[in-house]
Amino acid sequence: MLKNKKEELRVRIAPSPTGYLHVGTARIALFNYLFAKNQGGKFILRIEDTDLERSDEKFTKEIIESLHWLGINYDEGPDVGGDFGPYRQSERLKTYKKYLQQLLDENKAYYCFCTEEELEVERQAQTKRGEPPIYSGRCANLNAEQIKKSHDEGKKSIIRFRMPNIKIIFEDMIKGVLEFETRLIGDITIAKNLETPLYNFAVVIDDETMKISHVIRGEDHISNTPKQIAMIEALEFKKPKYAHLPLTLAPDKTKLSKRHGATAIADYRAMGYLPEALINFMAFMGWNPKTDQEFFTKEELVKIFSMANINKAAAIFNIEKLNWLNGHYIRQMDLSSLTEKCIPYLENANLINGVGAGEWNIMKTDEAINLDQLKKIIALEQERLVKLDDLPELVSFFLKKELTFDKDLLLWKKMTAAETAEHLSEVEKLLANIDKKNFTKENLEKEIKKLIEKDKLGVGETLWPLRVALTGLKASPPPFEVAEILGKEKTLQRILAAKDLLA
RNA sequence: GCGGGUGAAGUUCAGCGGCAGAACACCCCGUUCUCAUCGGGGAGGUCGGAGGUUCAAAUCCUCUCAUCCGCGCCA
Repeated sequence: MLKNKKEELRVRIAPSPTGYLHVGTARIALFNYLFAKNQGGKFILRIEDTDLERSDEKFTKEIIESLHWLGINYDEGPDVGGDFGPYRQSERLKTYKKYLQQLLDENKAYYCFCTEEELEVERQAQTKRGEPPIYSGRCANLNAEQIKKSHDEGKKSIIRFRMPNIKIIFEDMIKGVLEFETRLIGDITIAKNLETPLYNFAVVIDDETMKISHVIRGEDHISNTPKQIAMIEALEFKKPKYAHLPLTLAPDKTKLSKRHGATAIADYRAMGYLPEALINFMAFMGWNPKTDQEFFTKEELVKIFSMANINKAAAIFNIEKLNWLNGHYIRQMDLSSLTEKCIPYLENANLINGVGAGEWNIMKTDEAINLDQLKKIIALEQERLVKLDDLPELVSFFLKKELTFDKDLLLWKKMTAAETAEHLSEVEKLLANIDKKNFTKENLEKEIKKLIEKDKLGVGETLWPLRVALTGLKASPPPFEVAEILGKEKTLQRILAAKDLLA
């Protein structure tokens, strides 16, 4: 059994904790996850925190939290452990040191004493001459004595990989066969010193020692791949398969960055986008099932995902489509779950505050409101909700003592203030005679429409002012439903207030 | 500049030698209170451009243009 054991499929996502989990990174994570789960492999989270200055543990925590929230679960990672840890680069320094020393001993890497200023001058000169900016190799052939002397003098050094002059060809699962000439790359830096590896080197060591079989990452890494392959060959490691995914871009076709608005998964979470919507949306950027199906759960995606269906062109982040998907998932939720998710948004907007189990206080009116009443309000807005943080604005009219709006808003088309007030009076008289227990939307609609018919009041001429009187809004749910939730007393109060405004 | 990637409705993408399609967004209708939902319909394309192969090209070939990414002691 052992001799024929099939090599395990292992993929990884390797974010650096220098910021929040970016939607682009999350999408790469999703594709890794879907591929691994579809193939029965393992998905690993590795934190690339070799840059101590920019890395921050709080971002590691945030990345982990966002991944969990999205439901992109990994089999191995810093917080869940695994057989190939540790999963933070900052904790793997011994391993890097060992291979760094090996490269140095084999003369496949060397110490370089050029200063950053010197290198900058060199690069500028090369660019000016129309040459690619490549390290000159000035320190490539120092002898042991010279190196020792420079070190003794306390000269700052860096370790460079001696790039062999070869052609590197590899097959990318998405882009096809890619070819690079290493002479256009030069001797790249791989570590600041034995204890401080740099990205391209650390990746190679980690992917090997973590037995990564497929490297699935953004296409911005394509030009790093030949560098990494050169090192893999120098160290006689096993070469993984590569898949470079198209990037996700902002509407102006440049990299998605802060100036385009929200970029972090945490931002979308805060705005009230649901993980299901985000997963569905991200999956469709650069991939599609080749059917007309638009909605997919994570489980369905795992089942149907295939690398062959990945698009080659970059995808533009289309917030309109995300909004549509999010609205769809909100509409699909059962009312209890939706209400539970909505309450924090109402609390954060200072509309209500919790005063005990299932009880809240309406902050502006100092009245009590319970879970059932909140559910009714949310039910009314469910089909109108695009994202959860839209809710406070949509429902605040329920949770206020008095509405403030321009009196002209009460006037339907060419109606005068006097006519409008008269219509409101008619409705008021009718409602005053309806029992509290009959104050239901069905009955109210029946009675009010009967009144409109009988007195020839006009539908728009009556319902528009009524609805504005109750909500103060030019767009809202119908007046009957609002009136039922408001209750008889408040409904009458608001009609009176509207009449006062018109007087 | 050098290297690499990519070009199909505004956007996300099917189509890969045989009549250019779907979804989102937009407009109209069902729907005379507004919004929304749901259903139906419409508008929107020289398939980046030019040449070639072919009875036939979005599709195959050549060139060209545009655009993005990379060229750090960042990842």
